[in-house]
Amino acid sequence: MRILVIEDDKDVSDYIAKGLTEAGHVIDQAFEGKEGLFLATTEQYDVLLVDRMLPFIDGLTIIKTIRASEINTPVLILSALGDVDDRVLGLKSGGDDYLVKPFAFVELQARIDALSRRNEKGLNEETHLVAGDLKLDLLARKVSRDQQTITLQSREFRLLEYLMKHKGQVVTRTMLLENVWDYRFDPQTNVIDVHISRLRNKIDKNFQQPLLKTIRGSGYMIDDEI
Amino acid sequence: MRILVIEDDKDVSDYIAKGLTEAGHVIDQAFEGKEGLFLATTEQYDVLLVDRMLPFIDGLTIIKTIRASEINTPVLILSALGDVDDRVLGLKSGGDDYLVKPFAFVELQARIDALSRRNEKGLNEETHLVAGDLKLDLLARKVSRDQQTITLQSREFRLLEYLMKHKGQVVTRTMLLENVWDYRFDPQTNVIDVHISRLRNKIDKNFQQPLLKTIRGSGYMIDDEI
DNA sequence: CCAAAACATTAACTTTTTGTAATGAAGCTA
DNA sequence: TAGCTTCATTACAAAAAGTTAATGTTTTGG
Repeated sequence: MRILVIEDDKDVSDYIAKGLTEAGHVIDQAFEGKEGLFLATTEQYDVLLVDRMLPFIDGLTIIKTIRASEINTPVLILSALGDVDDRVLGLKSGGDDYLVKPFAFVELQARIDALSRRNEKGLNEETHLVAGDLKLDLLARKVSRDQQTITLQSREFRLLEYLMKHKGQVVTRTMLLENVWDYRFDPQTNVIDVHISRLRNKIDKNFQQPLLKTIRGSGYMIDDEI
Repeated sequence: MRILVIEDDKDVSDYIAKGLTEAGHVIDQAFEGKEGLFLATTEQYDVLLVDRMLPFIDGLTIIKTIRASEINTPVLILSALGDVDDRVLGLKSGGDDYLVKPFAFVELQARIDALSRRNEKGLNEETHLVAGDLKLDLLARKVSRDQQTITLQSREFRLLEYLMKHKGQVVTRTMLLENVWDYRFDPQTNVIDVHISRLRNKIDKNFQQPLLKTIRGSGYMIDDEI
């Protein structure tokens, strides 16, 4: 499990990181708010552990911000402030659980497990596809890259959808003809090439990193690795 | 929100029920384990509040049992046992959160909100709309009535989607212009009439019961009642 | 029961989307 | 590096979808 720890007290953070690493998780650490917010929005985590009081941006603001950008990763708030009002405020800001410092490590672990267990259930039915900063909402039929909305034609959308569902795998022309065009034969034309070109124009042009790659001799691939 | 409270102390149970009812929720109460388990497995709830120590079947056993039968309703454990070990055991048994008695009512409310908020994301995102034997799959963009597949154009699909999302309610022309055509003005034409006509041809013609009804003077309505 | 209003249908027209074919660029192999 | 193959781009043509407008039908109130 990938976990991000946003905590400014290095001793506490390292203690948590050490314990969770031993429990088999992969831990990223951020020691102040800005870095934490950056990591939380750009990387994919299963759980976020957020300290309330942080330099630059406080914990609750981080939570509100990531929730506003539709990131629903479960958040466990860690805090020395243990009053009822503090806990309620934390939960209302979008936190999923609240653990008061000092805490027992076993409880932290149990709460992390409870949070991630819950998260699995919901996300199963994939309605959003993501590759890098390119996002595809299957329900709303909307595509965006780096905040910008992109409008695709329906065939372009189906093409991209298929490629995204096979992210990181080569997709052959035959696969595309069968699954996007419903052809069971080779139309002897360059339909695919044309649509790939149009798609590139919309999703890759004007952007730094190209996501739609050509695999010479095989086909195409959507890939967010470099 | 529908909430089940499984708690043997009638005073505590009533206190919770009263408060949550005032907050606009619908509450069922069970005063011992067997009844609680029965209700939890046969009815649909958004959240379960479970006391740990109950007559006949204890709280943790209830949780384990419902989890085993693949009921993933979020569970908030209420208990007088507040040791770390007790809390950890509760969470490990399948609880999603643990609140130690006595507790502040605002905190109970905040934790219930946090739990249900999480649950909503995954499950409530409706991907299928149904009216009578007419089915609409938002993800696959497919429409069928009584086994038969129906192909709709994209505007027809959006029109039907909007009508289905407001099943049983009158949808005015203005609503359709704004939400299906994105017009903020009256185009002074009969675009809507034409598309309604085409839609009827596809979804109602050849079928016994008409689903798309005209509400003279107001608009249209998808309605599966007779 | 008649006429006005509201709605339905049809066909022609416009725009958008998709596909074809020609041309050009980039890789690969000998 | 020449020549072949594979892929990319462009302009154009065809098809599909969406819109308008004219005409027909139903409903409702006097």
